[in-house]
Amino acid sequence: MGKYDFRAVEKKWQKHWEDNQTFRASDDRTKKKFYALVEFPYPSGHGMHVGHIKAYSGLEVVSRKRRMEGYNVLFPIGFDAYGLPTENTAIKENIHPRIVTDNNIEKFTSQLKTVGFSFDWSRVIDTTDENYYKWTQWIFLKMFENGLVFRDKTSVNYCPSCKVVLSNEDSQGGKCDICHSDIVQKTKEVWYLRITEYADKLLEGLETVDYLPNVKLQQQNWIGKSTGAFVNFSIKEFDEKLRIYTTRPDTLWGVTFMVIAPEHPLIEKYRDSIKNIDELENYKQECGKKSEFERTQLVKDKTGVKIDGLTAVNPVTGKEIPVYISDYVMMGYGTGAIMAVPAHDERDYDFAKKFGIDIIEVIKGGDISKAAYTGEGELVNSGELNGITNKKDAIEKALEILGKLGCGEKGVQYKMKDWAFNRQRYWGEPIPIVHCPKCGMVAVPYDELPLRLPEVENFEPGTDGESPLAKIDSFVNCKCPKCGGDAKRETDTMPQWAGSSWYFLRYCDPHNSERFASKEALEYWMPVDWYNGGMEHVTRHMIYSRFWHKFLYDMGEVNTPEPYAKRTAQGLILGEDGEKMSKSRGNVVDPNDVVAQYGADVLRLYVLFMGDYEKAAPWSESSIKGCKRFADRVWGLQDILTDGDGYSDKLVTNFHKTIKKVSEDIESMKFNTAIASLMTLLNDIYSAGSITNGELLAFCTLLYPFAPHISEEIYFNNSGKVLSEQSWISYDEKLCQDETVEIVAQVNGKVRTKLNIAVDSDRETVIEMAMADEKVRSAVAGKNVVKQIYVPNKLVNIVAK
RNA sequence: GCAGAUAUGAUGGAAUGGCAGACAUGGCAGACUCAAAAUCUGCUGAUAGCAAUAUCGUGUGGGUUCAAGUCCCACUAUCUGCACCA
Repeated sequence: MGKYDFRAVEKKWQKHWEDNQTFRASDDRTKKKFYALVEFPYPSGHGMHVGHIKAYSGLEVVSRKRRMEGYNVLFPIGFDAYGLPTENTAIKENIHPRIVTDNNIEKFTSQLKTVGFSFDWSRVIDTTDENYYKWTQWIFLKMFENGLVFRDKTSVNYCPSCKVVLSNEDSQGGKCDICHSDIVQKTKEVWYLRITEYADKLLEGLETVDYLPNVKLQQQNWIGKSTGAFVNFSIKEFDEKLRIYTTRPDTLWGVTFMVIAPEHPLIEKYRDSIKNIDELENYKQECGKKSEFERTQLVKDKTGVKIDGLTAVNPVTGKEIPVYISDYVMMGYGTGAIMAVPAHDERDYDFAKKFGIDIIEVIKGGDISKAAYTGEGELVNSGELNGITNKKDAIEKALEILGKLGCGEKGVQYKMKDWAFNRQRYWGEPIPIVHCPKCGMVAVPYDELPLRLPEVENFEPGTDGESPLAKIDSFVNCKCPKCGGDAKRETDTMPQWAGSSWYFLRYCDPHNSERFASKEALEYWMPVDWYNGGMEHVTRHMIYSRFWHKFLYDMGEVNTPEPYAKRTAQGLILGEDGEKMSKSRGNVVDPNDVVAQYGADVLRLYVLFMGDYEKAAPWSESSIKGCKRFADRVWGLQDILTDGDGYSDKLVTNFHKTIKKVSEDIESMKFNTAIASLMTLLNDIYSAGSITNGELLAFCTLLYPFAPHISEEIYFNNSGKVLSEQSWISYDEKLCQDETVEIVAQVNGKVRTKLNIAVDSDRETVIEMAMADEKVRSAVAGKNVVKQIYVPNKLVNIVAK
């Protein structure tokens, strides 16, 4: 057998798979199905990254195994192609984003095919295709009809560099998700999706799915449900209530001041009666200037201004208390106002110390002269609550009192905010809404979908945060679908996350022109059995798409309450320097180069062998050689081939053990140890000196999910059959055991010798053998044997004193 | 600050409470070669010893156990997420 020509072999089998539609999901809905989903890529101009290869290789292996196990496998791929980088390229190079997108998709497609992924290429999706975004708009209109879409003028996250409004999810850490500039707060009228309406369902649904624990936890934290109470404090000077939210109504007797957010509407409402209104407005301006960074750095250093002219009254004590404004209270959470209990809240404590406000202890257990006490304890100075020691009881009693007084009730709050759902950019789905001076906001009729993007000359957004579409009169000016009068179209587009919020549904029936997917197809394929992707999408795409899916479920459009039955995540591939791969660091590895030099099989093997699939691991140019050697040595097995269909006596146990190990490890995504066990088997075969034809075919089958090209070639050369059409192989538990086993003989937990015994020997025989051993005897000599422990087929431990 | 994860040779990493370091890289020595590369063989945690072997060894300090990398407690470091969320 000559040298392994990976270039020819890989090309040959990729062509075979394509010509034979080997990986096309069948329409035969009587077969058991398996739907494996990977996050479809954003087709950027830089081409694919080795991170993509790792992200797809996991379920690629599982899918190839599932097909051999007789499943009808749906393993689709597509392109999430709307987005700013494409638009920016279009502006910079003066090419239409449609062309940029098409070029990039072509590039990605050829790269994906070069690696030999077993995607069903007949179901490719492009979110910018009008046959696709028609349905994105359709779902949006369904939400609009059902009151989940609204417009609001509020303070929003705005990226001055990208010139767009961003959602909370897109501006985590106060940075723009696209360009990493600092976000500023801006008051603007924007579109929202009422995702908070689904907060409880999104939370409860997590209990029914098999997600990685960390994925669940991050979603729970992001939703951030808290239970507490709303309390109305009256304002002494006016017939007015100041409504606050608290998780600790039991500390109501310890309130010594109130704090409201600088943007709180109460200030505007009573501005004429507030004596220091100028001071308050100056403070508000100062706060607006602070960057997110400054705000977090100055956490301890509380600032604020007392409102001169508004005094609150404690509903349970009747005491008058001062009201402050401070930027440590956010307008976006709760009611934008708090009751401050400095004795038992660190932030309130800092504020009270700085402003010289009273600190009243209502829970015993700490030293409030030194710090706030946030633990539990007996209630004091709290009227009817005095003497209660349990926090839960105290809260209940407090709620009861508030109820009787009619000035408060139980309440729930979420950290998650409604989804800011529009961008002032060109390359996105147009929002299908018409603004009519008579009828207000009117939906574009369903039969007019898709509402196509108009052709424009200039993709630059306006400086005032206006979409490029606003400049196209022929697009903007239209008739109201309701009254027929002159009206104007909405010119904002949807955010990038829109298209990916339902793409897994389209894969089920991608060419349907009547519906986003037929009910029969959805019933058969959904839910996604296994979804793998990156941790960075857990609090964005994963939450968004679960929300859309739950909405469609409530509408009766889909048949499962959750879209994804199982979710796993791969770890990053780091650069050789251990840092995250980035162009600026110059440590990026191009998968094309690796394929050209070593072949697709070696690349696939290496990204899975380099470490735990779920953990980050640095790339190593020298380590990849190990996988290259492995592939060449597998090819070399054909030089030591002997006739015979079955397993040889020498290797039968090794094979059965390896079949078991590889089969199990694939299911638990322990690809690194699965490959290691194949390497061990290969070493054992070379030690044995020969391999039977049957063994060679078995080896190829085990290797196939990881390195399909070389496996197909060797299998075909030695059987005349196509491996991808064969079945997965099974093992016999009995044959995984050697006839004799080496067990360890310990004295007081220290290894003294090793014994070869027959498998499943009985306790007495083994202990007798151990005690007869010279080394054990000398270690035990002069001591009393207190205890003898025997773990079958593992060890003997003699405890002697 | 809160939550979670991680810590093992020179390196990436293995190890249902039961032989720590599988597998691979790198290194050293040898074979082949005029030579190099490739390939093949052997060795490769530390210390002592010619050796058999002994002792030590999984971030630090304690604990549970016949037995701990693994379980419990405290600490340190790193990474990730959230962050003045009332």
